[in-house]
Amino acid sequence: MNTKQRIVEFSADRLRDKGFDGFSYLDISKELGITKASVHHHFPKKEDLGLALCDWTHDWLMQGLDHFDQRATSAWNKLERYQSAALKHAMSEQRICPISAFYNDLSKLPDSIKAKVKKLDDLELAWVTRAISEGIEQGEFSELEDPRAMAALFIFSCKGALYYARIHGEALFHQTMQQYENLLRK
Amino acid sequence: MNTKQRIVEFSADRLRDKGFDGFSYLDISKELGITKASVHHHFPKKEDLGLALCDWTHDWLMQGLDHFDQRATSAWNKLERYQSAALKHAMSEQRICPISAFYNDLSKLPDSIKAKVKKLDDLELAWVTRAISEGIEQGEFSELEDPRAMAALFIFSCKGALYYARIHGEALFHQTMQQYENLLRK
DNA sequence: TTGACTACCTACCTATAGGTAGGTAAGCTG
DNA sequence: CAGCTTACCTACCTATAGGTAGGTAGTCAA
Repeated sequence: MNTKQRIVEFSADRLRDKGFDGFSYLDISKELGITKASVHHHFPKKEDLGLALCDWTHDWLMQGLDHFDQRATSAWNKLERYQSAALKHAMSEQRICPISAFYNDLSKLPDSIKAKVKKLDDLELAWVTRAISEGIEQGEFSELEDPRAMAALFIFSCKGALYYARIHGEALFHQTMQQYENLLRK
Repeated sequence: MNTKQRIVEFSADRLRDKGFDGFSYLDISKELGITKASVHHHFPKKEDLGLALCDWTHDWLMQGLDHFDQRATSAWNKLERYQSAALKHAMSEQRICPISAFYNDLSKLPDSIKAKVKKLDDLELAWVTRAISEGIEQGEFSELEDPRAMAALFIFSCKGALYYARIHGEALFHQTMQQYENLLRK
């Protein structure tokens, strides 16, 4: 792995731990054993690094979602896999989802990054919407007027519950997602 | 209003705009026309200010929820008022909820503040749970095994949808909350 | 073999963060 | 009127942020 890739990998890690403003070029340089100026060589402005992190997140997300698609045994099982990956990510690895990480510093981010974050959201929402529509078609879930709104409800609940889990513990996460499943299946 | 109160009011404003790490003692001093050292006189450490902001949030929250309780015409109307207050807060005033604001910097916060944030969450969740239980008792909502999980679903969806609204616009917020209402009433 | 390119370096910049030491001027209290 | 408290001040500290200028050593292609 070359230096540029290592910078992105380490930054992606910090991003999911402390947000985009929560790590610095100095942190990166210390970790990689190079100087701050060298990090600037690869990513002149932090905005450049931010954009690279959006691309990293895009790949990370697509890889995860493809994986769920390939292995899932049912529509609900897709969402279940998404959930438990998120939970593992949050609880064992103490990370938040990289998209949410960008939201933490939203008001300080340049528009170029906001635009990419928006696309990531759209990608994720489209995937969940597809999984839900599939489940409805196959009679696994109850009929719904607005599968996209139901998908948004899923994403918000899942991410919100993970935020809470960091302070309140896992129990509420499981209860909330169980409640969601009941509603989806009716 | 004395200086100490003005510091808290201004900080509460900034907190909801840029998060706890998103404003500095210098910002406060400029706004109030005093020196940074004077701000330190009232709140020696930023942690002290953070704790004061938790108390401010507690009052702000209680006042809002009491208001909804007093004026609401039904259980759903309570949640509806909560929602539209949140939406107005986010869209016209460009603010996020102060509790969520603390979550943005969670990993950098001292434990004393985390503990207070937890209590604020509990307060909010208890209020929504009460509103939902009431609605069930009165036959306004469908029967549910776990009103608390349903309340968590409400809060997460509402806050998540507001986060998204800052980038994606209001439409998804309304669709999501409409979907939630349908599920709650069944 | 020369010149461009890449990947690093040292050394520096300005701005800002949170925080502290010590002084002053006003007001309240015994 | 002495002494304490309150509310401010100037002046300073260390650490860190993002960023830049300019140099060097190696690779690679014409």
